[in-house]
Amino acid sequence: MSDAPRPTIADVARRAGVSKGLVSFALNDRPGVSPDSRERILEAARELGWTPSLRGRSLSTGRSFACGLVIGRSPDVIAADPFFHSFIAGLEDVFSTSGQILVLAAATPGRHETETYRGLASDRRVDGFVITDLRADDERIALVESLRLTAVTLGHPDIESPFSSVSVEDGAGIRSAVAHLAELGHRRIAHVAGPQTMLHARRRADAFTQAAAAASVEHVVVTTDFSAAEGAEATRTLLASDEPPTAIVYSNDHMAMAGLGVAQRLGIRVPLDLSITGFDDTELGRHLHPALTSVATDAREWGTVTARTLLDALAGADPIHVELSEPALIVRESTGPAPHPHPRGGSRD
Amino acid sequence: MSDAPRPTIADVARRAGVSKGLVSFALNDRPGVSPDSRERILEAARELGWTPSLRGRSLSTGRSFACGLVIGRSPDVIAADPFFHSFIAGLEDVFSTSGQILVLAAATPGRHETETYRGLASDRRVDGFVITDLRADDERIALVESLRLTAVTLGHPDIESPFSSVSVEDGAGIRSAVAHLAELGHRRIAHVAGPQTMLHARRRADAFTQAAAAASVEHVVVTTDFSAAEGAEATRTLLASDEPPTAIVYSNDHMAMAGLGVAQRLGIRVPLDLSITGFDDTELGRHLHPALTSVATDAREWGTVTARTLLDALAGADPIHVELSEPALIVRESTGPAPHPHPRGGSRD
DNA sequence: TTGTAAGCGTTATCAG
DNA sequence: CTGATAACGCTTACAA
Repeated sequence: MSDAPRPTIADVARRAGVSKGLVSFALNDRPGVSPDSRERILEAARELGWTPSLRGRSLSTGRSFACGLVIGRSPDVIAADPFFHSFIAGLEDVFSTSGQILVLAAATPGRHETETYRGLASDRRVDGFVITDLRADDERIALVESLRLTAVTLGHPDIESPFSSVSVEDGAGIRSAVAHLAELGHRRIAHVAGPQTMLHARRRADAFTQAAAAASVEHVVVTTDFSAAEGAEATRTLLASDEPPTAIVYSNDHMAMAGLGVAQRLGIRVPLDLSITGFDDTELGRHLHPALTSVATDAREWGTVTARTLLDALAGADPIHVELSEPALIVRESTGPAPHPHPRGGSRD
Repeated sequence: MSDAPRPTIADVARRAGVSKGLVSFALNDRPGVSPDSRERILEAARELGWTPSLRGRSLSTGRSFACGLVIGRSPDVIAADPFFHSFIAGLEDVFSTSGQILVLAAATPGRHETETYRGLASDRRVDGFVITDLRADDERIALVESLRLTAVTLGHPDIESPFSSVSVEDGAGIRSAVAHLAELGHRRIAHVAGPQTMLHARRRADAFTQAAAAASVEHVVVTTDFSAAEGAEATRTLLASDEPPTAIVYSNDHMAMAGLGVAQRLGIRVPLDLSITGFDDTELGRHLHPALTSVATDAREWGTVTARTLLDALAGADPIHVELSEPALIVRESTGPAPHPHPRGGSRD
């Protein structure tokens, strides 16, 4: 209850009968401390309940013991994305046991993404960054490099990068979805893609196009901003076309669920008249009717591996490129055999 | 490109021909600096591109210029909750323009919630906390107090608290939902509630019970953990009962959407046979079929007000209790007139 | 193996 | 109004 000032390294040194310097050495277990002294020092520290001051340490070492995650997407779009929470939990799994903390910054109306990076760096608030939602020709890589900090990117950049990366081959997930649908007899499949400025959205779209072409299936790609609203809109457009697809591969679960709503509204039965697949395998998707067939990635593992990789980079390790296990297609109820061609359209040409 | 060390306050002082102390005074615009000197000092700082070192400042003032948000819920439950992203965006709206940062910590399998608070505090990594998901008899209040830090709670605690709070009267939202349903002729309404250890979940449940009783409507409450899975399970139980409700008020949108899935699966038409309401007004709910009637709160505004309140508290303001504007019921398609009593059940007693 | 002393970049104190 | 000087709590040469 008393406002006793916390003990400092000097208190420990005095109590152990050694110098401050030696306490520091003992603490960071560096060579050159006799077992005897080390024991006495640790003992004294324990008795005093001393923990080294991060601030003192920070000032003298020039490190922050913190990593930054800047969220650039608009909060309205991101609010719906369950990926982040699981990913962040994964980061924390590692950071929390390594004395690191996670600084979360969001670009706001009054502050652009790059300013956010600059601010965190110029205040020396972080030692490194996690770069998510990699974009084509992503300026953040050169930015972080110029800031003399390190980073780990989620996915391989499409440009030269000095940083480690941790990737998931989500193209494989899309390919399984297309293969699954082709096997069910679908000959006209659409893809509702995310923004093509985002590398992973583009990679999924490319994988879709290639897989569909390889399976000799007619295909279309519609681009969206990943939101439920645009997912719904894209679905309406597709279903209203002259030759509507019999299956739609969505680039995330939210758009797939919104698409399901659109289909139901039009009286189109899923999966009888239309098959749909999602991406992310969200909990909610499993409880809709029909339950959503979706590509499952392990966001939490992605987080732990990313954190470890960043810590290694901070410790001076050479850049590495980690490839996580391939995402798996979880088949549920929203995909089924292609409908017979008779009932709808098609007699026009 | 050269590794020039960044300028320090001493450099600025030298260049301006004054002492370090005066530079500090000028910077923090404190009285006792002649306009002339101040101008010279700011000029010198600008020329040198000097920014005060947060670390030096931190060591000397004992402040961190950071606030912490500890997430205690399991990531699997929270991953689905869109509230957090919008709320965090709101916090950032304010923090980003106040030189504060947000430290996000998650309780992990290896580290309990209280240890997380303790760790952040003992490392002096934050000056204050945002306490979310307030629980009955919440230990975190005494904890933060004993840590000699400040905090802002989301909602009023049910115990004595020295901290400011920012609340939304979500009971009002639930009451509108019940009133809306009663007006539509529903005489048997259920509530799928969140964990009753969480104050806001309990408040919603209480509001439900009172409103239903006041409207002389039969009512039941089923408790869940807020997840889609338990929301679905609760719905199955309710619909399988001898006297199933004709309307269900869910404590969040995710459970409502899962409940909708369950109803559809059972061939129960919404809103013809069953009306449902959600809470949060998520984007996705708007795109389902039927579009979800839901209670809308402004999470982002909650964030900005919370951040401002916390900043005030850090500046030494007396605790205040802010009440945000009442949430509004957004009526969409998932609620409709109560079904006629004939078709289902009811002829048994 | 250990002690000494000089930083790290602020803010605070207190005579001028 | 000014300007030394001393904290703040640590790390790290350099000496001993």
